[in-house]
Parts: sequence; structure tokens; C-alpha cells
Amino acid sequence: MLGFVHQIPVMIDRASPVPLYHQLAEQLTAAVEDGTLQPGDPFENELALADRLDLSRPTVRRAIAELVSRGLLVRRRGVGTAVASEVIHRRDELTSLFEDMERKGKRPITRVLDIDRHSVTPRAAAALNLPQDTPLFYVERLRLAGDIPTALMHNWLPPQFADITEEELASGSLYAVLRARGVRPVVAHQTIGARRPRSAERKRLDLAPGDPLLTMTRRAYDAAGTAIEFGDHCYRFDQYAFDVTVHER
Amino acid sequence: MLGFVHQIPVMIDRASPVPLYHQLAEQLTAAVEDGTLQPGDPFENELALADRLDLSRPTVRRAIAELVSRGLLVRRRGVGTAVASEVIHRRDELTSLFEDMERKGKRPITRVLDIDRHSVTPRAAAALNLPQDTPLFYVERLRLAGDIPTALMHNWLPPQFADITEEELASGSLYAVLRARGVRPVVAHQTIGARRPRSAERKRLDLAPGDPLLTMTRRAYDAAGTAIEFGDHCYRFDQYAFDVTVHER
DNA sequence: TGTCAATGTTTGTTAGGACAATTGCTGATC
DNA sequence: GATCAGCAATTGTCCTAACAAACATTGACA
Repeated sequence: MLGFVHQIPVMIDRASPVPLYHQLAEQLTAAVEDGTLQPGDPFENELALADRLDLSRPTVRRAIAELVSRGLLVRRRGVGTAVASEVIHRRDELTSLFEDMERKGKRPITRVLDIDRHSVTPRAAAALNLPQDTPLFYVERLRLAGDIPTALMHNWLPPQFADITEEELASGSLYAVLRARGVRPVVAHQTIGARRPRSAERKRLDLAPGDPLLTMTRRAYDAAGTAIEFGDHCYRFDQYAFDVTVHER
Repeated sequence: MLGFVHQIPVMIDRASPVPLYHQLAEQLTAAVEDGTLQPGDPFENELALADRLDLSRPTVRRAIAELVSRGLLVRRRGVGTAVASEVIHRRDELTSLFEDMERKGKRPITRVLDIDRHSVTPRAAAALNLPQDTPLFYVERLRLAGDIPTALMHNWLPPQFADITEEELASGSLYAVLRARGVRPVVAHQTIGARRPRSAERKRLDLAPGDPLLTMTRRAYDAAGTAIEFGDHCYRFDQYAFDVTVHER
């Protein structure tokens, strides 16, 4: 390869408990994402990289594979590895106008409207794979960006979460509360749709007559496949949208 | 491991050009998906599998890793590998009520409403990373399930596709037409939202006053990052929904 | 009987080596 | 000057090997 190949500065700490391939992947990812490496730029080849960093080829390969699977790099046998074109590595697994807003400095506020620690809701219980009459932890929240209400969120959790307090919920996101308790959602099935708002929803979200609602229901599970959360959310159509990136195999 | 471990029958063909790890992954995937292995069932451990099939551990590991990344298996160090719980490996990257309908035997019909081989549409051209005044191939289609109109689809393609015929489009999906020409979409960015319909849309989709619209715009790219399609679609809210499965890292 | 340490099992990480397949380039040949 | 064979560079596949880390179970000991 004749063109100039940028040598990304990489620090590998062999004493660290984090795997070498992951240390490397992190630093390479950073280099691509912060623009040190531009789309189309040739990438240092595996052998050279292994040699330079004093790592084995499998280790380097594994790190690179991580970036490739995330769409940041493109590999071609006989040719080499290069930074993927910009559009391909836009990182939006699932973002929203709301998060955009957050980035732009508009502080999101979450107001807890209702909590019921023993809510019997057959539909939610079924979604959580629990008997219909199981008393669930239920919380209704309203999200605002500045003065504008953006989302009305209803969540149901299994009974073991009945001791979650309003303070916990007010301070951060629901997922943060769950993580703090050692519960980690790994997979979520979401269904996104639209419908006419009910009158209560129209009031809460300050909708004009005829305004539609963007809806999302979610079932989240931990690594063992245990249902952790069922959510039924409504969004103001002019404040929210879902970005989904689909990778073909 | 005490419990009975099902030994999946696997045939490895070393003369085949398809990699061993992929042959193995395919057959293991089939066993999980066709129910030979039930959720929760213990999986033959790496060493035993490698020994039985006369493969090296890295090769077996790579095959298993493929299933793990697809959410079919769960690995735990010191414990073993098991088939993931059902909910986790529901395979719906992006499905819809429409496809559900198709499965239930309701034949979808696609009607081509309009074709313009030299459409100048700045918004679409910008999405395709082309100069604003580039003449694009444009097609408007209506999807019906039985008598019910479900979707109104607008697509723009780069000029090299200007020779696509109405017959091609009527026979199959747009993506099938592209694939037949050797163009393969690899990544797509989709934005899902809701809004009030315009009057033309209300008429086409046979909507009642006040009915909302579910919308999706899509930008699709090939492996090189070249934009190949821009789509702007509207769906009847009562006929369509998007299922998205999100995997946490 | 209950607790804790030792042990075995299983997956996770890393290394090093060999050869195959693909691609681009170069130089020889016509 | 054009074409093609061959070569070098690079990624892809596969193997052996070793040790580490996490977990479950067993058994010793209090």
C-alpha cells in the first residue's frame, strides 16, 4: 500500500483486567469517531499493527472485527482495511428527537404523576410472563423539554421492584434505577405505531384536536430471558421520532 | 454437567469451500430454530463438541459465538452454554403487521400509481448525496392487503436506475429489483414518526377524518456507502406497526 | 449442622504458526 | 503497446497450546 497510513497512537496496559483486544478496539473506535481517521483512509494492516503493539495477530484481528461488525471499518481480502464511509457509521442504534434535544442543552424534566405498588393489570402481567392477577409496580411519568410535554410513559415492573421510591425515579431514568439494583436489560422488543389520543392523553400532552400520537410499547428482558419491564409510551408527534439503523447480513 | 445434553447431529464437509465454522453455525442455528433444542436446554460444551466433530476449539467457539451474537445461545463462564429463552431469540429485526398478514394468507397487492424517470426533487437528491438538480427515478406505489390500502410509498433512486420498468416493480419488491441488478443495500437509516395526513394521502389510504398516519423515511446504502435509495412512506395506523429488537451491549 | 476452602468444569483470553484465497501491480512476452 | 503470467501484499481460515477467571460442587472442619 503506497498511500500514507496513519499510525494511531495506542496504549496497551497488560496489567489491566480489561482484555487486550477490547482496549485496542476502544482506542481504534475513538480514533475513527473523533475524526482522527477520515472515511476512506487506509488502515494500518493487521500484521503491522500486531508487530507495532507487540500483540498477536488474533488479538489485533479480534479488535478490528469489533469495529467491522459495528460498521466502522471495511475489510477486503488482498486489499486491506479502510475506514467506512461516513453514512455507514452514524451511531444511532435507537435515538430520538428527545436525546437530540438533550444534546442541544434543553434539560429534560421527568415528573412522576402516579405510582401504584400493587397494580393488577392483566395486559402488563401477561407481557411480563406473570399470572394475570400478579400485583405489579406501576409508574406513570411525564417527560418535558423546557415547557413542552414530549412523552407520557406508563411502566410496569415485577413485584420485587415494589420498593422503588419516587425519589429514585425523579433523579434519573428508569433503566438507571434498575441498573443500580444489579438488573441489566439485555434485549428489548419494541413496537412502534400511531393512533388517536385518548382524552386524558390529549390533556397531559397538551395536544390540539386532530393531533396524532406516536406510540411505543416495550418488553425488556435480562440475559436469562426474564421479563424485567413492560412499557407503554405515548409521544407528541412533533417532538419525537425513532431512528433505527438496520444492517443487512 | 449432570443433565442430559442433546448431541446435535452435525455433518462437516471439509471439501466444501464454505468455512467450517459457518457450516457448524448453520446447523446449530437450525437445531435451535426448529425446536430440536428447547429454551433452557444445556448445550454441548466447547471441548466435547470440538472433540466429537474433530474440529479445533477456536473453530467451534467461533460458530457458537455467531449464535450468541444472534441471541440464540447464552454463555456463562464456569457454567456452560444454554439455549436462550424464547423471547430473546424471536427473530424480528424489522417486521410489520403487513408481513403478518402475508403469513396469514392475505395476498398483498402493489399498485404502481406514478413513475417519473427524471424527477427533480431537491430533498430526495440531498438524501442521496447528489446535486439538488439531479434528475432521479421516482415511483409512487400503493400497497393493499385484500381491499384495504395499507401503505403509500414514495421512492427516489439515483439516475442509473432510470430504466426500471413498471413491470419489474409490479412483479416484486423494490429491493428485489435492485438485487437483480447486482445492487445490494447493506445499511439503512430509518426514521419512524407520526403526523396528520395530507388530503391526497387521506384519499389514497381511505382514512377517516382525524385518523393519524404512521410515517417512515429510509436512506439505504451499499457496502461502499453509496446511497442507493431514498424512501418516504405512509402507513395506515391500524394496519401497520414496526417491531424493533434492541440488543444491549 | 453450617461454613469455608479446595477442586474440577467450563468458558475467556492470548499466543504463534501455517497455509489459502483474493487482489493489485509489475514485468515479460508477443 | 497490449495482454497475461507471476509475484507480493493482505485478509481469511484453521490448528495447537497454554493459562486465567468464574462458577458449582464436594468434602473437611469447626
